[in-house]
Amino acid sequence: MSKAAKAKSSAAIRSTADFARYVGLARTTVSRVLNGQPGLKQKTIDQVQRALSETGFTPNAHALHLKGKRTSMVGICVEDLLTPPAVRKLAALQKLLRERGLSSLIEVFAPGAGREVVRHFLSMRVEAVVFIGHFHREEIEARIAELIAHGTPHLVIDHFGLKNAHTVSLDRAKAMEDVVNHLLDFGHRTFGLMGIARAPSSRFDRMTGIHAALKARGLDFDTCTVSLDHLHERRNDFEYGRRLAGSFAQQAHRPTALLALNDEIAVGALRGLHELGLRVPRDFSVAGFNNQDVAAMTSPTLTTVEQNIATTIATAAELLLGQLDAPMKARPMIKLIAPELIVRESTGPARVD
Amino acid sequence: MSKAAKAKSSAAIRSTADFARYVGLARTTVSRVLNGQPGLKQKTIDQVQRALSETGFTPNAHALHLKGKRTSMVGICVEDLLTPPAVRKLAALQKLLRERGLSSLIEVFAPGAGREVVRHFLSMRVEAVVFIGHFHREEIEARIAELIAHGTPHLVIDHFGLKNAHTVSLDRAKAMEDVVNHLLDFGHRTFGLMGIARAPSSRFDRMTGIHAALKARGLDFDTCTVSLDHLHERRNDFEYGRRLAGSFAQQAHRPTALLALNDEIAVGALRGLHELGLRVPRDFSVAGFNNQDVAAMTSPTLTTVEQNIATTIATAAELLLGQLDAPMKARPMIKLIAPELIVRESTGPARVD
DNA sequence: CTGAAAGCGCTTACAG
DNA sequence: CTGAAAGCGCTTACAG
Repeated sequence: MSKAAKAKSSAAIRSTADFARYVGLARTTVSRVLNGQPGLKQKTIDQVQRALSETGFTPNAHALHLKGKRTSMVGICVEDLLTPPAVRKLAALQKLLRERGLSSLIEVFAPGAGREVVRHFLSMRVEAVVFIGHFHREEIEARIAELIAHGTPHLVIDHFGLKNAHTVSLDRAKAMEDVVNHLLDFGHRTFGLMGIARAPSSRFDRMTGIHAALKARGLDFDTCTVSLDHLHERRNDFEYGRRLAGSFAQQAHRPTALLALNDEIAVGALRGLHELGLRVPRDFSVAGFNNQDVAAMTSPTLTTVEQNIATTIATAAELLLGQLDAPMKARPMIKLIAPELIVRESTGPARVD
Repeated sequence: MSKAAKAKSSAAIRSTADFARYVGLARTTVSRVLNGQPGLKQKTIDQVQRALSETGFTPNAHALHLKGKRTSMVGICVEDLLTPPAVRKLAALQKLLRERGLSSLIEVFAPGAGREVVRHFLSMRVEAVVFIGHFHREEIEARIAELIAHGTPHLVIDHFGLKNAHTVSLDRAKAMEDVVNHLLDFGHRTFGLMGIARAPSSRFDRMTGIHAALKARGLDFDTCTVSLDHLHERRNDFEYGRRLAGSFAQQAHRPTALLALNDEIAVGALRGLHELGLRVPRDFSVAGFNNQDVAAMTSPTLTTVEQNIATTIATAAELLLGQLDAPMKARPMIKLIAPELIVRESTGPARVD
């Protein structure tokens, strides 16, 4: 075959059969070179290698899998609204998996679409499924039951308290306990809740921690906390924090400290209070959550909670990889990650009205 | 078979053969029900459906593909350092693709690892490959050449000026022209560059726009711009902006306006200037880029540039989907997206020293 | 209306 | 050292 003819035909090479024909050897031989098996003439190897770089041929991964090769894929479900910490977890997890030779199939787990997502993962024969974030409880529990029935390992990152789920989660109760204790030490006794749901959803969620901290000092939860959830549509972003802070400022008996669900709400609160001519921490103390980079850049800088995402993801990867090798554990594994309070300028002594 | 025996055997069902045996029908028949083909007895259909929900069986997607079904997968390469705008583009693109029945295989295109990533995509027989961000020029051009040779459609989002690449990109030159004109109108004549490389890399990058705006008023670029890139390691984050602003403030002939590569640097600059007791925009005007949510929450709020990500991604999806249907276009398609200047409080009249 | 056979792109015994 | 045949899990002509 002339060089030109070869170059021309290379575009049509889609299978080892085509490729073997191009090289002029049997498929078996080509396959052996591709898989680096021993006992081949050097000349044969060179021949195949050259053809490989000439054509850029890549064996079909789907056919390889059919012949028994592992798919080396992990399915990752993320929440519909991708928050910055969720993105960091996703990126960190994918990096760790990639280092172990696993690639990630990432899908958004939108409410109601969970079944389809997991079935897609199963049809792709992923080796495990990871959920990152908080989901509709019943839906995700049904998915996990499905995965267990299939014998496909799973792991939940963040959403704590799901039935039969292997879980890695920040100890959010401990985090809020630390935040509230820090503020109690400053003399605060009334706390405005910003974006934090009043009903505790699990043994380690934020509300549990707030309760515990207050109770330990003999304080009554209902007396000490204020919620204005009814005033604004809950959006958990900067603008929501800005508006909500304004509403807290206009209360007759306004709290002295504001506890925000995340840094966005807290930074929005700083802005909202600033617009009203109020000073932080003189008039209000404000605490955020997640320790995003912006928290060190606001004026005043923001007291917040570090999630230790690297630890979370390292733990998650370990649990996940352990499941791939070993037979499935019947008992769900639960790991809590310790948070870290980062004290900055936005919290200080309670004002005396 | 007893119900118990059935339940027990369902765990081992991995193929249509197993499943057909479980139902008690031929594989052909089962396949027909699974694919909703006409001409089947209702009783047969019901039988299969029931078994389907009993076992949760999912056909192997890899085998389906081997039989000629499209993979319906798109490979997406993102930059190593995932910036917030890149995340938004990624999420928006995945959403649009999913609505069209396409799933996304996402990989980080780390320097030096590009070849491996693209080969993985090709082995998975993705229908197209998308690159989001800015990459090492030679490496990505080699990958694009490889994709073209394979007849696999591609699209580059952001990185402008790559050889033979179908590209959708913000018109960054126009964006900076708008920013500089806005500041020139305020009387500014000296501009500090924060994270913006001095050497223009393409016909539509930022430096080109800065040049154009100055030239249109008969101003000399070298006289009007100051770069302190040598003083700090370039990190493009908040802290980098904070330090760099401090350095600009301490210059003998300090500029009156600061142009930042992104909002992080700009917000960091606001903080850095605040720490030195300088006021914005009285002492310095500061302009960001990307219009992230935080830009409306700083004090002062930040003048910046909106990327119109929704338009970018809608355009990208259109170009991409067009390539899937039609035969490959020889001429690269280039689309520029118009930016939008968002004027807020951080820019104002130039101080007079 | 249902089933046995061929074939997609690979690899791995098994022959030569 | 190299090649022809079987088989992974599916679907689609082709028979019955």
